[in-house]
Amino acid sequence: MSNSSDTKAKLLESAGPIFAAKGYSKATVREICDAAEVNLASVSYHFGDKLHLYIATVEHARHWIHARTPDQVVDEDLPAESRLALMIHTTLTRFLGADSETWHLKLLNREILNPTQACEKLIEQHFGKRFQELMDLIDELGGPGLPHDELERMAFAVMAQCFHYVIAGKFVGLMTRQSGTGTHYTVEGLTDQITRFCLAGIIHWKSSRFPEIFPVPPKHETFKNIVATGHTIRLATSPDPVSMSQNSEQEI
Amino acid sequence: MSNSSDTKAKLLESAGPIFAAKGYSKATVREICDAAEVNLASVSYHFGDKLHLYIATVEHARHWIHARTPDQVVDEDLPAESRLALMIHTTLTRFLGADSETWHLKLLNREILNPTQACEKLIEQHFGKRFQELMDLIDELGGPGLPHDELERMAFAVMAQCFHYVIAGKFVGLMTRQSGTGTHYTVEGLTDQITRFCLAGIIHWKSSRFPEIFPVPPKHETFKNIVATGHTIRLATSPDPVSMSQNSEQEI
DNA sequence: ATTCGTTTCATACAATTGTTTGAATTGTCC
DNA sequence: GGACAATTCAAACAATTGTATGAAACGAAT
Repeated sequence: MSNSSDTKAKLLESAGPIFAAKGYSKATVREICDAAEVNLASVSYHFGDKLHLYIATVEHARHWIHARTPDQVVDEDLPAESRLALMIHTTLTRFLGADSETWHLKLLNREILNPTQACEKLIEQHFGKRFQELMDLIDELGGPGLPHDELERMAFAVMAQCFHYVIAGKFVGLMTRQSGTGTHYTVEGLTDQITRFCLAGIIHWKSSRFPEIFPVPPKHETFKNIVATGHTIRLATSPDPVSMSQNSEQEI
Repeated sequence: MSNSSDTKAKLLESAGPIFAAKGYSKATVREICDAAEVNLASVSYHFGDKLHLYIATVEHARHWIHARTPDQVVDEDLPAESRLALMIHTTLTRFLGADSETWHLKLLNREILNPTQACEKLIEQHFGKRFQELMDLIDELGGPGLPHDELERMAFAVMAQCFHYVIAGKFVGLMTRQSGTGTHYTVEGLTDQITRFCLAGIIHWKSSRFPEIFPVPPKHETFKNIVATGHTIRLATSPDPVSMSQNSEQEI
C-alpha cells in the first residue's frame, strides 16, 4: 500500500484537464490512465467507475479554486461604485483571467452551463452568497426599497454581461472578427465598460419606467402574434442528476 | 427511385430533434434511422456519413426558422426606445418563446455556444445584420459619435442579457429556486426589465465616466496580483471546423 | 522469512457505434 | 415485359469504450 493515495492523486490531476477539455462522455478512461501513467483498472479500483471519478474531480477543482482565490473581503469604506467595480473585476478575472486557462475553471464553467449535483454545492457554498452581496450592493446604489424580483434581475443583468464573454466567447470572437476589435478585449476594459453600463442602469433604474415604451402597439401581424403568447419561460428547478450520462444539452 | 427524397426528408426531420436534444456525438445513427423508420445504411447512402447529415440538418433548421419568423421590419416612425424594446422582445421571443422548444432553435443555440462552419453562415446571413442595427440604434440613443468599440460592447451588453436566460437558464433556475421567482420569468417581464436597464445604461453612458472608480487602489494583496496580470482575453478567431468530432467544449 | 491484505498489471469481455457490403427490391425507360 | 439504374435492406465488420478478471508484485506486520 505504498503509493495508494499516490495513484489516486495522479488520477485526479490527470482526469481534471481531460474532463475540462473534452467533457465527461468524450473523455475516455484509457487516455486518463495513460496521462496519469497508471493502469487502466485503477479507476475501477480507486473510484468504482468513471462517473465517481468525475464527481471526485469536480470536488477537487472546487477545493483548488477556493484555495487559490479566496473570497475577497471588500473594504466597506470604499464607495459603492468602487465595490461594484471590484466585484465585477473579480468575477471577470476569475472567468477570463490567467486562471481561466486552468482546467479547474473550465470544469466549473461546464457546471454552470450544464449543472450536475456538484453545481448545487457550488451555489450553496459560493454563488449564493456572492449573489446576495451583489443584490445588496444594487439595492444600496439604486434603492433603497426596490422589489426583490427587480433586484434579482438586475443582479442577473450584471452577471449576464460577465458570463457572456465566457460562455459565448467563441461567438463573440466570430462576431468581432471583421471589426478587428475582438483581440483587444481585456479584463480591465470590460470591467470599465460593464461597470459603467450597469451603474447607469442601476442608478437611473427608478426613473426609467416608461410605460409607453412597452408593450408597443402591435402594428405588425407577426409581432401581435408573438405578444399574444405570453409564454412563460421554463427554467430548471433542479439539476439533472445524471445530465452527463443521458440527454445532456450543451455538447455537440 | 420512388421515394428517394422521401427518405432524405424523413432523415432530416428525425435527425433534427435528436441532434438538438443530445448533440452530435451522443446522437447515434441507429436511433435516428429508427426514428425515421428507414434503414441504417440510408445515412451513408444519402449523406455520405453522419457529419454531413448533421450539417444538412443545421441548414434545414435555419431555413425553417427564417421561414417561420422572418426578420421584422421595424417602423422607422417609432421612437428609438420602442424600437429597442421591439428588438429585445423579438430576440427574447425567438430564444425563450414558444418556438424555443422546437428542435430548430435548440440546434441554433448549440451553434451559438459552440460554433461550427454552419455558424459562420448564420452570422453572415442574420446575426451580423441584426447586430449592426442594434449598434445603430444604440448610437442614436446614446450618441451620436460614440466610438465603435464602445458601441460594440454596449450591443453585447444588450445581447448578453437576452442570451443569459437561454444559455445559463439551468443555472438561473437553480439560483432562483429558493426565492421562488424563477417560475415567474416571462418574455414580457424580461423585455421590460432588460429594455429599461439597457436604456438607462445607454442614455447615461456618456456621463458615466468615473475615472476614480476603477482601477481601485489595490488594498488587498490578492487583488493587486490580479490587476497586475493585465491578461488579454482570448476569443475565437475562426470557428473550429470539426469542433463536433474532436475536443469540443460545452459537452459534459 | 513468511504471511496476508493491498495495489498494480496485462488481458479479456461485452456493449455500442459508424460504416461497409452484397444481395434483394423497386421504379423507370425502352 | 425486360433491362438497367437507383434504392432499400439485413447482416456483418472494425474500432472504441467501460468494466471485470485473475495473476503478479508489493509492503508491512508477525
